Amino acid sequence: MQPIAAPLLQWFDANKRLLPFRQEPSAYHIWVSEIMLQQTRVAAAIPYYERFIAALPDPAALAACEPDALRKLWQGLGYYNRVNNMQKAARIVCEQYGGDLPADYDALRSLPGIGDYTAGAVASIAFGIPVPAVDGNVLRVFARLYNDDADVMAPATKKAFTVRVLDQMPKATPGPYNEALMELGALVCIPGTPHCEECPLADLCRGYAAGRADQLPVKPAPKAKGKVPVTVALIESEQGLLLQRRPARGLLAGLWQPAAWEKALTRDELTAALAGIGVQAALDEPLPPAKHVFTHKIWELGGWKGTAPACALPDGYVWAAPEDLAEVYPVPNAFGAYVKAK
DNA sequence: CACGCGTGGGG
DNA sequence: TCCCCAAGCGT
Repeated sequence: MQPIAAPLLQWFDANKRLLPFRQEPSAYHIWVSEIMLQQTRVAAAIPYYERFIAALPDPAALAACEPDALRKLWQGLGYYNRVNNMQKAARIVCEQYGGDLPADYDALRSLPGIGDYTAGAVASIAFGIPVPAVDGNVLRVFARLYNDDADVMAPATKKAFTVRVLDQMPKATPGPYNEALMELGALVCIPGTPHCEECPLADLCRGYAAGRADQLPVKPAPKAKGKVPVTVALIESEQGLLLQRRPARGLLAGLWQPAAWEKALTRDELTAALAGIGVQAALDEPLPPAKHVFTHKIWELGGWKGTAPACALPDGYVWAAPEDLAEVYPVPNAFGAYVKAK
């Protein structure tokens, strides 16, 4: 394979987007943006990034943030464990590195939530350290460039591609090189039907030469998602909406939701379940059926809307007034059919 | 290595 | 409408 760096970097200079985290690319800014961008589109992450940096401008502020306030900043972005890990990492940064991210790949890689990709991105983009940052974009670009049919989801393939990425890297400008590969993947070498006619690497691309760039990269067939019934009780008292906190681990960990059970309950069973937490509810109106598709399962939501007298609640339950629902309690968008918490 | 873990936009 | 996903990480 001929060197790709020169045409790639020239294209990047002329075509890179002016993204907020490229304005003042401190290590903290790059870190926050890279965590947000994991499995997330740039357009979706930008407003979250702006708000997050304004509220928590440095690792010390992140380390000290109250958990519910932190999750509220992340509400709607998904993969909530990312922000929990980021706070753990911020505390380590404050305790062990004086409040600044370490300019060292292995030290970055050891922090919670920072894997091979993010360590490489922060090290190369923020610190100019010549290490690769291989994400889904880079895997797609290289699968096409080398006309390689290997399953890009397999860890072994990622390792082999990482060697090629490092071989091609101009050691003086690792950050722009890594960013340029990702930007090319995001703008030109896109999934499905790539824009090969405007690609700066088309002359070198073996997949293009073979006329099969649109068939790459190869990924395994997706697995079927299981369907899970969820019965929701949307209960209002004069003190607000009944919310419960989800378990600290697993799906939507630690977030708040209207009282709900991951099984199909009849109206009478739901009334009894609510009585079990001290809530004497009148269930007046069925909720419209709704569906929420996660990466690995599908919630089939239903239930009842009703009212109840305000009462004392067990730990992990609250009556949430409208302003607290909007500003205090992070509620996942999985319940968006019934609750608007933004 | 395989799986759990969110969400909203585009074809 | 449905299906594809998008700058991955932890276990």
